[in-house]
Amino acid sequence: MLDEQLIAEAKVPGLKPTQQQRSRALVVRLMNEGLALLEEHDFDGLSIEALCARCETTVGSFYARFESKDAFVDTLQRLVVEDRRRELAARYSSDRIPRGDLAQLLTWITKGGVIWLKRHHGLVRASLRRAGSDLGSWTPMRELGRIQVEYALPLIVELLEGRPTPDLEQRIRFAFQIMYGTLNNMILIDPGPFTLQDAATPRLLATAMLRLIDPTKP
Amino acid sequence: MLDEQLIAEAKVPGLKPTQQQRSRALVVRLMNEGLALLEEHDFDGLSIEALCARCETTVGSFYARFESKDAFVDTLQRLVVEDRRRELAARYSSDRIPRGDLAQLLTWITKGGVIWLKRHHGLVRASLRRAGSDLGSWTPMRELGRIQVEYALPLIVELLEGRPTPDLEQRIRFAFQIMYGTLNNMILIDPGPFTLQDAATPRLLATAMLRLIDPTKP
DNA sequence: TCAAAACTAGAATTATAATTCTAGTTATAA
DNA sequence: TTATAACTAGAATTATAATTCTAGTTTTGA
Repeated sequence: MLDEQLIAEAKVPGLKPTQQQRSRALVVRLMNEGLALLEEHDFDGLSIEALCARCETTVGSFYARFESKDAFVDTLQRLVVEDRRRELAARYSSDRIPRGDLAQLLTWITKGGVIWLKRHHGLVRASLRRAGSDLGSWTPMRELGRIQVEYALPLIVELLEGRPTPDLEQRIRFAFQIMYGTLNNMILIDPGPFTLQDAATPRLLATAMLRLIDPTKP
Repeated sequence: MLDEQLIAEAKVPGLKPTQQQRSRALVVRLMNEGLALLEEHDFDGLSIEALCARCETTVGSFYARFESKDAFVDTLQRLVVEDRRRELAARYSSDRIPRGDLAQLLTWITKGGVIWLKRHHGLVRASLRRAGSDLGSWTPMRELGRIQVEYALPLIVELLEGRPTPDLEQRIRFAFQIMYGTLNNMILIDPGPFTLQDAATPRLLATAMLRLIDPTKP
């Protein structure tokens, strides 16, 4: 659920500034209903008329706030990304990071990723699709991936105790690339045999990552 | 390059039967130029007018052959899939399959996959995007994945010599899911750090798969 | 209280491309 | 050779949704 505060703080271009409470409330409704609609339709299928109907408003009001449909979805993406950015910051500075062993740390990471993706299934899928034509539109999501790797990489290296060789770092980065790839693919085409819903998914992903990073582990 | 013979053999619904040589030649041109155009544009961006201009024909002729733009891309996909199906059949019945050890076999698989994907980059990306809205449109590609796993799985099990446990099979299938996911993600958003062009990509993928399947290997 | 600014409503407009239609042109086969 | 079917050309049509526009309505601040 995106709220007024987040929207105010993450000032996004393409969202025209509001002066009155009623329009701030409208933006909140549009954002959340937009997110909901993206669970069913993708970017093209998301109709502004339909969105406005669900928000009990009209296209006139919509365009009083947003440049365009593109700007609307960009805004949505920016907010969700900003939300996740904060979540990651909190997560990686909490004292609940499993520092016991690498297997636990990686399972914690994959589980967290799966949970977030399930929550934002619709928007992520729409972003993936849009990325096919407009590569730039994936940039904020890519950034999110980068951030998580920056947080996790030192933790992983530390757990391994060995010297951080370029080769190790390469394997760690590729492990994350595998994780994101596998999860994105589930979101987009759900190829099976494992889905985002399967409890085995984060476990298997963590295992694959663990063994790629540290071959000595079972 | 798709040729007349393949088109004749893989009879596709949505492609109206041809009676004359000139229209068979036209279909060949449309298919190959379509494939070329999909390297630059995706499904929506592919304009029928533009395609016809490149083929030195007109939309009238196009619609004499194809139901619709959808049918056109479906046909393209069917042909490429049929082509790959044959390629896989040949590949897996050749005597050049590396049967020495699992690492070699997996590298052979990942390299083959990367080469094919590079060749059909455009169509695969378009199919991935289309899949976001119409899940059915990925079905033929999914089938290709299934086929490859059916071919490879027994070979892998054989190399491991142990009893084929359900757990082993699960890990093998997940290894392939990882491979397809990582590669599809490269095609769609090219997240880095590794790309389809990097020589390290098939190698790292094979390593990840190997270690997931057989933890005793380095 | 009241004028100006901000906002909302929703019909009308616009843009874009796919698709259709009809009049020619070319190939086929009796 | 010629009637017919197959095909091609490309202008006109259609469909769909985003976007604009203008006339009300509500909020704000003096």
